[in-house]
Amino acid sequence: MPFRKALSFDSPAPCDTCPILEDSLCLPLPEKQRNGVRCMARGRLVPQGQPIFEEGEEVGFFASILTGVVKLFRAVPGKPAQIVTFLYPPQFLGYTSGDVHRYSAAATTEVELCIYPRSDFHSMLEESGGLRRKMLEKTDQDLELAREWVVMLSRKSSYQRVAGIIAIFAQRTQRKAGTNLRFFLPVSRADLAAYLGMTLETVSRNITILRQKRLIELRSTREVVVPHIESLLAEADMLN
Amino acid sequence: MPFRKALSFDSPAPCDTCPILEDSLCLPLPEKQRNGVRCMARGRLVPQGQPIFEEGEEVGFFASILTGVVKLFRAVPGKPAQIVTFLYPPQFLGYTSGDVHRYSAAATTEVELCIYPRSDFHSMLEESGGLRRKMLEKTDQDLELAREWVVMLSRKSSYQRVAGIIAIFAQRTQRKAGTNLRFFLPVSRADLAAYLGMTLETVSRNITILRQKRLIELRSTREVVVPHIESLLAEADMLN
DNA sequence: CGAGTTCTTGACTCGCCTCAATTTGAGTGG
DNA sequence: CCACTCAAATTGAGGCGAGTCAAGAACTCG
Repeated sequence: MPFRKALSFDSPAPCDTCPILEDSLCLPLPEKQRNGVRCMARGRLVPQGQPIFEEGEEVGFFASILTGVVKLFRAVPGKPAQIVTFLYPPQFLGYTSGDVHRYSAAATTEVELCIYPRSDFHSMLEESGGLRRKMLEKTDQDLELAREWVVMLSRKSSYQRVAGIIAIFAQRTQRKAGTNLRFFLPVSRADLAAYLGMTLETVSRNITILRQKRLIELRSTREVVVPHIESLLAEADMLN
Repeated sequence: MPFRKALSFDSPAPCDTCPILEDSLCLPLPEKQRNGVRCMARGRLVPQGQPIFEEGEEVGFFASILTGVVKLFRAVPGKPAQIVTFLYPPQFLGYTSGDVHRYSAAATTEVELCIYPRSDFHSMLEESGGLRRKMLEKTDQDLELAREWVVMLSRKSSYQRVAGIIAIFAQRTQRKAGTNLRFFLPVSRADLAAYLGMTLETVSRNITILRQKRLIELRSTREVVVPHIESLLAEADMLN
């Protein structure tokens, strides 16, 4: 796969092996336009930790996430940055109606992107009603998530938030249905703290408590086993 | 105005006197479809405090807000509800891609709505690309607001949040540009607290502090004068 | 003018942050 | 493979901001 090797330069979009085809932006397009997208799209591999775009920067491109996890965050003067969301495949990255990015984005794991130059994407959006429908759907989901997070941040204790985020990651990385999930945390404690709106120390303490209560096990600092996801969700008051 | 008198029953949409025409959903529609909307839309007057729809309820209609202020909130077991956003004209209310409302909505002031039955609106959305563009734009704005609020809630002190929300209300209700804004708070202290994610007492205390610092004046509990909006914004760390 | 609601103020408590010290883990070179 | 180094994570002690509980003041409406 030549795509995998291209670290600094973009390659042709890897449409033949697209990992998110079922839920991609391309699928709703008619054949002709899909080929148009194929032409304008580029593949890009972003190493772990690397920035993708910065808050305040002019919007140059949008992107679909093919693999990996991206964090979207806002710097806050005098305080640690606030992570606003973690984005997984097949989510869309960087869309704004404005000209300027309101948040910074960076790769928390190695990330594969499918890049669309801004102007190309906008004219595509003008032409295709199906694309617009898809974008509306995705934006609506993001809105729902952001509002969930507002509730999470202001009405839950630090313990509940930590329990909750681990349960969320567990479910997202879930291989098969059923209990006893084992997965790899794609983010550091510092990133968890920045997402949960608390300090790294408090995250750590609560993880310890969860471990003592046997609600989670740690194989290593990043490798988590959740013996019973419902218990964990209950702890976070997230059943229903 | 017959519309104003209709409290319990819906009236024909008051399109001739539509207060939000410039930024309405109707404007982007071609003449023919606009008449279609006229047919399906109904006016509704909701008294202060009345619910508009409830979380968990099946989505029956969407609505544009013509006048007044609506709160969108989520009940949290064992705690006060969390208000997720306040909606002003010409914002759109209740849109979800799902079948069920995820939040409750209620009128914080008397509210005039323009109601669209769900199925009619959906088929309209299928037909009109312009409408879809408008909806995408609005949803994107809402997303932006929700994410702003995530940052507000998790990175600002209670004092900053109170200063910030008053500044926001001041700017929104602003008659004319310039300093020395005077306006009417459209919400109770309890609603402020539910929005800011804190207690009513803490809201009150911080208002007192702002008053002592001469950053605001209270003519009555709900009538606020902001002598110098920039100072207030600075206090909330919201300049730039 | 009273009765109920809404708002303010006070005293006390507790959860989370701060600062600081270890401990663990990952990467490097001998 | 092990010692060394640096970053990441855990653990501890102490302080402060915001919550809780409770009283009193100020509005609103009949």
